[in-house]
Amino acid sequence: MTQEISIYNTATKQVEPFVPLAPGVARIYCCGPTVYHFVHIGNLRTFIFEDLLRRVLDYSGFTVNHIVNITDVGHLTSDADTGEDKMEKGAAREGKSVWDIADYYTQSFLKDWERLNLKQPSAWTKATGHIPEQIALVQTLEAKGFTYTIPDDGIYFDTAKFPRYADFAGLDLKGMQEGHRIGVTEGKRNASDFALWKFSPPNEKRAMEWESPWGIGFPGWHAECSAMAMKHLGDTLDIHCGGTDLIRVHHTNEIAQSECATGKPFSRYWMHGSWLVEQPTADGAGGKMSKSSGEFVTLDLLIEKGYGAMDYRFFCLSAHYRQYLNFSWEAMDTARDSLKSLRRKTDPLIARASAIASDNALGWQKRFRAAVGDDLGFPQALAVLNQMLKDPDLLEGEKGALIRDFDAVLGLRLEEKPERADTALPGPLMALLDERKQARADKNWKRSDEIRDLLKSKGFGVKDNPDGTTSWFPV
RNA sequence: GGCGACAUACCCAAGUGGUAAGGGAGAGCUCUGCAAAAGCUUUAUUCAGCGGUUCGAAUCCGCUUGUCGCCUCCA
Repeated sequence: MTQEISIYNTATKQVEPFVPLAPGVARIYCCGPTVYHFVHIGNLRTFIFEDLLRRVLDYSGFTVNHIVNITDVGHLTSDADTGEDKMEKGAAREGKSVWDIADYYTQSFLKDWERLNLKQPSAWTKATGHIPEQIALVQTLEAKGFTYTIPDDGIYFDTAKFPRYADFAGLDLKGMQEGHRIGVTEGKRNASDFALWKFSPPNEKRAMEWESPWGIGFPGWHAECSAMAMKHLGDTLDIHCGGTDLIRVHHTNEIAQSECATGKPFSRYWMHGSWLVEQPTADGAGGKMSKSSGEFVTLDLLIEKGYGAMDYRFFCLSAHYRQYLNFSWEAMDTARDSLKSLRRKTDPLIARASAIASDNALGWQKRFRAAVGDDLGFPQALAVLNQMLKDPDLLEGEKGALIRDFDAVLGLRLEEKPERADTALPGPLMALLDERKQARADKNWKRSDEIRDLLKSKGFGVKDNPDGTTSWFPV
């Protein structure tokens, strides 16, 4: 039994009810990272959006088949005409092999995935693990006459043979041709044509290259996603996700090659997450956070600065996935404080969780479901949570149960105890705490306050509870 | 050059035709030896600007300004 949800479909530019090909089953494919460097928190925002989609589908009763790919084959860099690709560039930068680079950054990525409480997909797929499938796709296209060869370059897809090519992204092909295209490839019939298979340069040994019917080479930019998605999910997927930048080129090309190969629609729905952006500053920095342009913020950096992975997840939850989200340290502080404050309210309630039984509680659940089911309305869902917590007519046990229910989708790990050192303070400091306790008993406020200041300078805050006990916390 | 998005309080950010959600921060009060924490209360006659449509607009239309994105690897 599934609950109806609506999602925005890039293909139709409107929010529509989600109706999968097979009732009750959602097959989704998400474009993952190219593992030539660390992923940054902007990339992570998209993965969080996809996780939210995944969780809403789970929560709504769908059986979800979720594939995420890892691109471990280099795509050419835009400004390099030497055949150097991103993976090789990364390898050169760090003096390692491309395979080591791929492995290292894949592990790093998976660690971030885990820390952000992103659900494991049904399967991870790697581009290098699907070379035969990609070759087969190109062969099919070749047999159907959609390709042509540029000598010493590669096999190209002729976009003129797919009349609907420009429809998906609403492209103005003429305008594009007159525009600022960079590095136009000699021999292409149309500016929008793209490589399906690239030949290795004759006198050069590439770090990653494979045998193919066309000789030694490597797959083109877009082949992997079509090949892997169709292998694992069938010719027609339910939802295909990615960042908005993928719409124009990557997804447009995926549609062209997939639909020409199978003659069937490639994906019923397309969803795209918007950017995490940085506000322009006086020194000119700002705009889209970009992996290829150098400086970027990683999850590790956030953690180094004292934020938790859940703080970042909460930050992303506070904005709708199709809106730009402005990143700033002040905004991170807000997110961290908000989550902390939320947990203060939810912790004691979760401990007393009973069941969702009353009409009132059911009503709150319904409101929450409606919010997340309406194109992932998480900012509203968070508002529902906060309002629910303030409802004086709701039993605490039910509040606890609702929090658990909501967090199955929010994924904020509200049920888990925050990791903190509840053990004793370092010996000498513990003695000071005891001394302060005595001082307070003696109403020696001066000494008591001195000790409090001293502990604070050592990094420990102290608070006296109404019941006479004293607790401490790191500051 | 082409195409497109966005502009809501101190900050983050919902709302997209019916009279401004929610959070954080701030302020006041309660509590407290004092703090801290917590609880309560409070914070936009107004949605970049100017016109228009309408009984009614932040929401629709037009123009202006500003910011950003895609067109080239990109989440």
